[in-house]
Amino acid sequence: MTIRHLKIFLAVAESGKMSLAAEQLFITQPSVSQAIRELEEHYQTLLFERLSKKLYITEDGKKLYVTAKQLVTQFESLEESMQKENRREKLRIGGTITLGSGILSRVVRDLRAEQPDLEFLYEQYPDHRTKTSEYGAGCGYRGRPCQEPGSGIHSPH
Amino acid sequence: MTIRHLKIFLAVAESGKMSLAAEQLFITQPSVSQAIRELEEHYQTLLFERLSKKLYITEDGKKLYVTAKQLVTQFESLEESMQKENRREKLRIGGTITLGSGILSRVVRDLRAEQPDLEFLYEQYPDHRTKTSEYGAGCGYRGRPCQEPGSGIHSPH
DNA sequence: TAAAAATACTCCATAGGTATTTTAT
DNA sequence: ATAAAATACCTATGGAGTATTTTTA
Repeated sequence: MTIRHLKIFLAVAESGKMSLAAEQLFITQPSVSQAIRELEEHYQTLLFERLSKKLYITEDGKKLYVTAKQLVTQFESLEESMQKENRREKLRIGGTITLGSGILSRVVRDLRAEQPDLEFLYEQYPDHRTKTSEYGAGCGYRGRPCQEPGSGIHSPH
Repeated sequence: MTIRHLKIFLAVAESGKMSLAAEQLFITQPSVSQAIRELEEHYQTLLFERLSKKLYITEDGKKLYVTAKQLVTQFESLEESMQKENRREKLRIGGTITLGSGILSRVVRDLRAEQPDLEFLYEQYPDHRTKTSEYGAGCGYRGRPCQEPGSGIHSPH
């Protein structure tokens, strides 16, 4: 069992719907459905009663909820406390050349306007390689310096 | 980041060696090495100083240690508290026909002698399918009853 | 050299996706 | 007819492996 399962479980327990939980977590409903099933199989118990279209949390579900909530909260505060000031979150986003020049460039322009001190790194890969671009301080590979200009397309600044 | 990473980190921090931690966790040294690297990349920090052949935990490492220890302990007590009396742990073990009849059968015989109330389920799969046998109460698939005799080989019981 | 860690790959399990079916109102 | 969940199936990422190289006492 993983924290991922517990996070999904919490979202379902709190929203009362798998589909809504999926939406909140930016994953699909079948993924949520499967995660809940895995939890139920792992603990060999029923966490929700499926009556009509609604989910009703069971006693075992409630029992899981209280500890899972603590755990996930604590986990997130760990992540928080390990953050450094100089840390940047990374968003890697990619697409075909067509998409990249036609659509993404506009999205990036708007994002740049909204968050002026974001750092950008553009990369292009030949033919069908689909490695995506990487935004943020972590350019380069595994802490090595960014590649030389010329081997990729870099944003000004 | 996952609990798995934290567990590996704890084992390394406590043993002072990745190779020893690997041994304790029944995984290989490169897996441990990679997990630690992933942690360091994720938190953008150095968790251990690598001087000579020894590892020395850093300040950030110590900081991570105390919270990770709590988290993992709490996680394990969650698993514990959700256990039911009727739960069986499952051990799935498999091999080629040769291995299965030549070696495994002896191992199973000894195990049976040692733990008389274990339940067994044998399965055979044709040709190259490598799905493994499943031991424990969870025979059948996803809580459905065990398959009919004849569709697999069942132990006398 | 020897022992530990890092690196380079390979393989498979699984997280996640899309498409569809089931179920209950 | 609709909305939610379950199921089936596919793909890609990542966890774990083996083999090898690097590093330093």
